[in-house]
Amino acid sequence: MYSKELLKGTLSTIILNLLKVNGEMYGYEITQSVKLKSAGKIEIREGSLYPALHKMLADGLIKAREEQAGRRIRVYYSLTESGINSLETRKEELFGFLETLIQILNPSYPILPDAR
Amino acid sequence: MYSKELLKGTLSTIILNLLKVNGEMYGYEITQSVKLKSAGKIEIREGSLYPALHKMLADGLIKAREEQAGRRIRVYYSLTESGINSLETRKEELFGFLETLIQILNPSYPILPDAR
DNA sequence: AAATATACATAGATAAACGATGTATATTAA
DNA sequence: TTAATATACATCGTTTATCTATGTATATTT
Repeated sequence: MYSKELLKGTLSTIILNLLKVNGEMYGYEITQSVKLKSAGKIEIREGSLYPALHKMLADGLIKAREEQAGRRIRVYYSLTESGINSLETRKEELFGFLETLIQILNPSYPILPDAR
Repeated sequence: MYSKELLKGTLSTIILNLLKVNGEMYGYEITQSVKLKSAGKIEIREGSLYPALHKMLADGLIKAREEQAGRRIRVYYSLTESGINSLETRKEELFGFLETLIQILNPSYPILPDAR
């Protein structure tokens, strides 16, 4: 597991990107997806995930739909128009930052291509 | 300027790396160096820098040497043995995280080489 | 002479992610 | 069958990194 500090500032971007790729996901599914895709090296805690989802919902970046799964309720989230735009902006900023960071830390590293 | 949240978790690593590359630097010099190398896109605030330096000093990662510059005092910092090791560990963790992050955000991106 | 740059410092604010805790249903293992 | 674990949601308070604001003082440029 990586230091939790590294995740700061990128968690919402990760969530938005997953929603874009998969169209619709529920909370628990997001945590499992990140865990799987990162080979266990990034784990989004529920104490981080749900507040983040609620904030993005309040900010109009995502929308929610409740679905009955057996006797339990699942809340499916998907991107709004605003969320799609926000994701693009965030990814551009993030990749720009990473490019700069890598340049400072190790100038011999190859530069990342544009976020597209 | 990038979101300050993105810098969280990487600031100390940036400082340690600069000290390794340049051998010895004073605080103000570090802020200017980062500003220059990042083309103004990353600016370390003095309210972030000095507490970070003081913490790393207390943690034994860096050592300090005061030098009189005219009538003013400059505090030059350099890495300790512990700091050299810490930097290597941090860089490995950081580049590992970045690799995972990029993979999650955009699997088509090229993978970064090992941090060496 | 005034404005800006250099050079240090610290106290309090902000905000993101987390740990702990709680509730409840579903599934797997003992 | 029952105990343990996994699924699925939620919230409160804690932690901690960075920043804003503020302060002091010297040096340089306008």
